[in-house]
Formats: sequence, C-alpha cells, structure tokens
Amino acid sequence: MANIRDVADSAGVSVATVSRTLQQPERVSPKTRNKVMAAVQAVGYKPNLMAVKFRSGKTHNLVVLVPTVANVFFARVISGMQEAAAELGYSILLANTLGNSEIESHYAKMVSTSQADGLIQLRAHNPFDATMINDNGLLPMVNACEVIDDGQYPVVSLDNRAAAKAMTEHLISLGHTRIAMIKGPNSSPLTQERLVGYKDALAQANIAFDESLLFPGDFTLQAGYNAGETISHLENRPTAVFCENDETAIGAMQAFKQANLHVPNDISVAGFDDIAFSAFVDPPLTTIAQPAEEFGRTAVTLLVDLLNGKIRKAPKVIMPFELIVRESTGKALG
Amino acid sequence: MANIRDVADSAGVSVATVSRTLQQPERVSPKTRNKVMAAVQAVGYKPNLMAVKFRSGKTHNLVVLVPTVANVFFARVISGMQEAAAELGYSILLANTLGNSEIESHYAKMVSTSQADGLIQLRAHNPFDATMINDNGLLPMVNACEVIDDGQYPVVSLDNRAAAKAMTEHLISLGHTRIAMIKGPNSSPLTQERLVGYKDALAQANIAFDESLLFPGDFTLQAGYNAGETISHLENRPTAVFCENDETAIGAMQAFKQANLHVPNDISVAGFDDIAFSAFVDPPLTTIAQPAEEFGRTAVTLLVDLLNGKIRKAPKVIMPFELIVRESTGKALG
DNA sequence: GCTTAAAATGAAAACGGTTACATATTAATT
DNA sequence: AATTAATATGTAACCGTTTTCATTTTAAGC
Repeated sequence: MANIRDVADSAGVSVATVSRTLQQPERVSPKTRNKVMAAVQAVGYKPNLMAVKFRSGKTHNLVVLVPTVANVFFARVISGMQEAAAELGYSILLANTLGNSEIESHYAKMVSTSQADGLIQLRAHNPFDATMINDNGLLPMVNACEVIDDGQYPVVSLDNRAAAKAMTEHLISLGHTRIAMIKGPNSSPLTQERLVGYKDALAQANIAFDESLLFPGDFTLQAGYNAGETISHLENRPTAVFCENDETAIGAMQAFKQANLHVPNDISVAGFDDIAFSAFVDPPLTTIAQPAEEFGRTAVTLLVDLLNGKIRKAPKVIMPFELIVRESTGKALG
Repeated sequence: MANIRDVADSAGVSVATVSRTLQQPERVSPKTRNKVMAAVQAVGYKPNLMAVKFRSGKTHNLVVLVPTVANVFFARVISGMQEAAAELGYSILLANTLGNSEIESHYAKMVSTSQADGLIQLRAHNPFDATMINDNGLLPMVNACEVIDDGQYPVVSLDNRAAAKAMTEHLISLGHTRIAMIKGPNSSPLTQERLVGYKDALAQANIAFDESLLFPGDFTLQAGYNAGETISHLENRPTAVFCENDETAIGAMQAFKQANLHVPNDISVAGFDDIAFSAFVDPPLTTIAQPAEEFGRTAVTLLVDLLNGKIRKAPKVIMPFELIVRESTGKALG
C-alpha cells in the first residue's frame, strides 16, 4: 500500500507538500499541485484515514444512538441526519441500542476514546457515565426527539404537549367526551408531555379527567393490540382513542375490527408520528405529522456547530407539528 | 487527557508494559498488572482508540450498506448484525444509501482508506470501483439478502425461487389460476428469482403464464397501492395477487378495499418478508417469513471469518424460509 | 549453588500522516 | 536593480500507541 512518502518521492517533493496539496490545495502552486496529483494517481495512493484522524484529532464521525432502527419514525430521522452529515463532511455511526444502557454506553465510549467527535441521542437518557467525562466536564452531545430538558445539552424536540392538546381538541370538536389514551412507556418524557397536553384539552372543554381511560403501552403494534382488546370489552366503552404513536394506533384498530367495532363509527382512533403505513391502513389514520427528516438535519447541524465552538449556551429547538385528519376519526355517535 | 505515558510514570513501569497489560494481560506478572491497573484508575486513562486502530491497522469497524433503513425488514437484519458484531468485538457503521451508488461508494471508501476492516452489502451491486481495489485485488465484503452470485464474494441469501414457488403453490392449492404478481424493481435480482419461482409453480400446475398479470412495483406501499388500483379496475380480474414484499401487499390491499373488493373473498393477497405490520393489518397477511436477524448475524460472522483468513473460497449460505398462512388468502370463489 | 531456559520488562523504532518553523523562491515596491 | 513582502517548499518534530529486540529477572533442572 502506497503511503504519502511514496507519493512525495514519485513527485520529487516533500511529504509536507503532498499533505498540503491534499488538504489545502490553494496553499500550493498549480505546477506542483499537478505534479503531486499525477504522482497520487501513478502510485495509487489512498490516504490512511485512520492516521489522518488520529493525527488531526478530528474523526469526522458522529455516533447516533437510536432506540430501534426498526421504528419507522426514527428511520426517517436517520435519513435526514445522513443527508446533513454528508453535506458537512461527517459520517454517521448508527447504534441500534434497543434502549439498552449498556449498548448505549458502549457506543458513547466512542466519543471519550476519540473514535467519534460527538454524539446524538434520541432517547431521554444521558449515555455518558462517570468514566467518560473529559477534562471540560461535558461531552459534545445533542439530544433529539425524546429529550431531557435540563439545559445541559442542546435539544431538538417537538412541542409534544401542544400537539397532544391539538389532537385531543380535534376529538372533542367531533363530539367525543369519553376519550381513552393508550400511552407510551411511563419512563418516556414523551408519554408525560403528551398526557399533559391531553389533560389540557380536557380541562379547557370542561371534561373531567378519568384515570380509568388511560391504558399502558410501549409504542409497539402488539401493545396497541392488547390495549385495543381491553377497550373493546369495556362495558362503558370510550368513543375515541388517542394513541401515543401510530404503531399503537394500528395495533388497536386491528383489535377493534376483530371485536366487530367499526372505526370510526363505533370508535375513533388517532395516532401520532404519521409513519408511511398510516396512510395505507383501513381506515387511513388521523395523526400528528412530525418533520422527522428535519429533526435529523437539525440535530446534526447543531452538533457540528457545537463541535466547532459556534454555540455558546445549549440551544433548544422546537420543531413544528401538523394535525393530519384522515378517516379514522369521525363524529361521536350515540 | 491522560495518555499511556502518564500511566507508565504513575505506575513506575515502561509504556510497553502498560500497553501489554491492556492488550495481553497474561503476558505481564500479576504484581505489575495490579500496579498498572491501579495507575489507569488513578490518572483516569482512556486509550485513544484512534491511535490504537491506526497503529494496529485493525479498526474493528464494519461498514454496512443498507438501501433504506426505513425498510422494516432491513431493520431486523441490522439488529442481528449488531448483536453478532458486539459479541465479536466489532462496531457496525450503518450507511443508509438509498440505493444511490455515490453514497455507497463514499462509504465503501472507508474500507480502502483503512477506516473500516470490511463491508457488508445488502444490495446486488458491487460498491467498489477501480480506485478502491487494493493490492490483492479484492476487498473484504460479504453480500447478503439481495446478492450478486458470481462467486467473487461470500453470499448469504434466501432461496427466493423456492420461496416464491411455495407461495404460488399455496395459491394454486386454493383453486386460483389467475394469479397476478406485483413485482419489485426489475433491476433487483430478487424480482427475477421470485418471478422464476412463480413461473415454476404455474408450469408444474399446467397453468399458462400470462405476461399481462405482471405489474411493476418498487417495494413501497405506494407502488402496491397503484398496482392494486389498476388491478381493481381490470375487466378480467385475477383472483389472487402475489406481492414481492409485504409493503406492496399492504398497499395493494388498501386499494382493493377502496374499490370495495373484499380480501380474500373477492381477491386473495400474499406478501413476502413477514414484517411486523403484516400480522396487524386487516386481514392479517399471508406471507413468507425470512430469518432476518439470522441473515444479519450470519453476514457478520462470515465477514469476520473472512477478515481473519478463516475462509478460503467464497461460501454461499442459503437461509431457510417459512410460509405463513394468515387470512388474506382464501379459496378461489367463482 | 550453578547453569540454563523461560518469563517479564524496558528502550526505542516504527505506524502514516500533520504542522510549526525555517528556508528558498517569487512577486511587489520604490 | 535593490529591498521588502508574500508565497511556496522543505525539515523535522510530533500525535499515542504497538511491537521488535535487547536486557534483566525469575524459575527450573541437576
């Protein structure tokens, strides 16, 4: 494998000149530049980027911790990240953590061991432990989607409370007063915020909050199905169900159908996220659209700014949401 | 940031001893080992892995090229990879290529520039171009899922032909004779193989192959919907549709419902992949299950064997499939 | 206890680049 | 043409490890 010295010899210049030609071409005369480029071709030189990164101390790698890549919403976020990273000259190292703190910390270690410059966390959990903190105390991290909002790290999130309120208002405007909610995991701040938004809307419409209309879930199809089954067999059935994500809603709808309940005539169903499947289920799902790709792009941009020292205080970016009304929600009958 | 020299000083040994303690503890006496480990703690030493990887020439990184992480099937494959990689001490660098050759080659370059030891490609496309070939001519790559079977690289794939034949036989056994097929992209070998399997089954049952029953697609929900719409309005409608993946099938079912066709009474629908959603659509989808996670695990294991020189000739692993009969396929009526 | 082999350790040379600093060359100014 | 500033290039130190080779220490054999 040819190295920089071979190129230098072949071109009849010093290694410094070769390095400069490759890194900052404008600092070298056109004549030598051509000579060097020709030599690069001639000897088939490919720089050992491991050496470059080691020496320069910049890896241009960003670690991204994703709870599950299988989550269609996250897949879109990742897509946006990859785009922005490519534009900025960074590579994304994707870690599928499955919410497992050990896996998280394994990948987080890539930052403290100089394998990556920074990290993006899509879960409300600080992946760094005491052994990883460096001299200045904080590691370069951006927290997106599901966030811990303690002002330590830059954050990019949705106004989940407002979005949940908007959806609940939509259901109330259709005449629903008994509105169930299938929640996400209690450990998730998302769940808490969306619950608050739901309560906000109820309070505003003078509808009493009924704890018995809350059902546990974990953002999976199966959890939605299970909750849906339970709801189907309730004596005093709610007329609408607000699910904290689309997978849950799709699972619940399936349960309703198997119980011979018609959506939305017997029961309205709403989701959250607007994943691709939501437009293709029967009936198409009313949901909250989030600018997923934009989440990813923003997170990467923020992190790179942070790495370049362009950010002073940890900023907090709130992304816009949109209520998408499809056919799974309808007027409250009876 | 403390480095290996600080540890050596603190422990009163040479840097060589520290390095050995960390890399091959058995080569150092228990007494010094303890001394060194204590010093590591004391100074808060974290090895600069960029330096380690540079010096040792082994990055323990594997690049994975995925056409789209948003594809639920691939998400499962990736999950399996991550598991196996963790066990073997490797990290996965996931690249969402969107089928774009430029993005592929950008990430493939990580192998030729010593940023990664090897590569797994999930698309039937050689991501290496002439500028990347190294001294021995071949770069360490494993091709999985959708493969080019030219004997150059290790391959892990499904017997798509047999699987498609099995599904078609299932439909024939239900009395269907006019069986449409919604294909994947023509560029994909998967499409070709599955088409052949479909023809195999038809021929075996003495059913004439009818080119007009073939519909184009690209593995997306939307493509399935479009083809489904076309099929709905056909004068001489087929009684069954075999879709080359589950997304396509779900899209098609949606179109059938909107055209007031009942699945499976008016038309049977079959998919391929068994993604999580397939069990939760209405009706639950008959499909072919692939051991997705196992695909990932096998690909990683194969690649690591390849890197360690444990593999002579490029092996070819065929994974098993399973026909999952649910409610979207039924007897041919009329 | 002495000799010899084995095990443990240290000194220093890599690894393949980048970059600060010194020097040589070219261009600009008078 | 001489002086000065700007630009281009070269020299060599350095980044933080690993690893070869030489040296010292310990264990084994008799």
